[in-house]
Amino acid sequence: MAAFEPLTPERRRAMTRQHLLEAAAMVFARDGFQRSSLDEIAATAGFTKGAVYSNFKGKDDLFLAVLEERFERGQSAIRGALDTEMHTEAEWMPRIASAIRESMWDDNWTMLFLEFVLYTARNPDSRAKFATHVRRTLKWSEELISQEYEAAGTPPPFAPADLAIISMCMFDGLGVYRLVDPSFTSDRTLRAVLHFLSETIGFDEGATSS
Amino acid sequence: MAAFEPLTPERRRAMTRQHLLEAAAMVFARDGFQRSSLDEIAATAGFTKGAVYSNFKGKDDLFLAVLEERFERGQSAIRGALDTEMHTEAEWMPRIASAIRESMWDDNWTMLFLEFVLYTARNPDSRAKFATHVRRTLKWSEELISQEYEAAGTPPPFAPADLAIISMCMFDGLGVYRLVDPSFTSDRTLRAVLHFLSETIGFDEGATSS
DNA sequence: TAGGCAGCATACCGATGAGTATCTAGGATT
DNA sequence: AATCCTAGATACTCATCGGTATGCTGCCTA
Repeated sequence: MAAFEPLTPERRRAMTRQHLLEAAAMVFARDGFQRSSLDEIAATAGFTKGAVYSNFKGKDDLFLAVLEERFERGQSAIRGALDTEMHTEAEWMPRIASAIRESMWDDNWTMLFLEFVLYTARNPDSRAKFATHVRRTLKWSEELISQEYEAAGTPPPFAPADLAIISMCMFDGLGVYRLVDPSFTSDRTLRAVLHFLSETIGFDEGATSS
Repeated sequence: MAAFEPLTPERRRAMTRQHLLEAAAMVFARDGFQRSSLDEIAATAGFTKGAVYSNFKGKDDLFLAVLEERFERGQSAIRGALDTEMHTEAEWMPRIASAIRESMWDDNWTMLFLEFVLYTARNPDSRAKFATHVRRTLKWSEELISQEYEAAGTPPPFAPADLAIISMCMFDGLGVYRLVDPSFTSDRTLRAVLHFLSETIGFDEGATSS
């Protein structure tokens, strides 16, 4: 638990807030935003509704706080999983594959993500913020692709920005289909998708065509 | 209005049922499943809640009926838009592009689709049926791709089944991103995606490989 | 150590909405 | 024309839940 800090009142408060966020993420994903009750969220965290209203303005505020927190976390998780140098397909394939499975294809995350999408689609006020997060993720993906192109020394046959949105949509889309039936995302399919991407994009210099 | 049929009681009943389904699709997409009230759905259709319970077992049954109806409709819509022979990219590109926009990227449909996904993900009983629908769509897409390969006379570099799920996920994924910000799916991006697919899959016989 | 206050608990209110029970009217049947 | 019957309307119940107002308790300050 890190270097045992003396639990000041501020830290206690931060901890309850964190517990509430954690519980909220669970319950929202499991039951959906509307069906989730603040009582149950609080109880799951080991508190009561008072703790919620002491840390958040209301249900919507809590939901949006979960959104922020999860995006930050996801960002750093993927970043951490991918920032090591990987050159041959045999080298990066298993790493990327498990990163996708663990970070993007976690069912709880996918359901939360869809709840976010639907919520923000219906609440124009918060939609802009969500769009900003997505844009940041896309930008990061785009840069990653550009770097790979530079490393490979080949001219991009497609604009990195397009490839970024293409791959993100593909993985997110597969995550959604996975909710419908996990067998849609078998290992074989995932490897096919990754191979498809790498060959098309052209990272792998010695790729065998066909 | 077809050949003026004399409005038997059965036809009246079928019409109210249809109106209810239509209204339900609208309201469910706009407000979400949980937040939609049967009173408002009935009122939107020009009836009262009594009509709903006379035609459906309850809210869930209505929702699932909407699901069935929309999948049937979507299936035939896409099929109708694509079953004409198209060979050159300049020929099929605009047709496909507008078909995608109108059939798959209709915001109402996307939101309904996501509601379906989340609902069935939480209701294992109905998930199997939903998966069946999705599987049928995938199968249809797979056959379409296989036919194109046969017509082109080239051996598929990727399994048609994989390509089917890849393209479906990509378009659905883009539809989701479109909810977050329509500018993610500009004409330029859509054309890039279609070009990306066609070149990668290899339909276009004279495709320039990288 | 006495007071104050912040964090959370408890108790309550009001609105909402799914489901049900009952009623009614208008077409079908004889 | 008298009757029936069903689609749909109306009226009600009851549980749920977001929000608020208030109460309590333990840690900080003086």
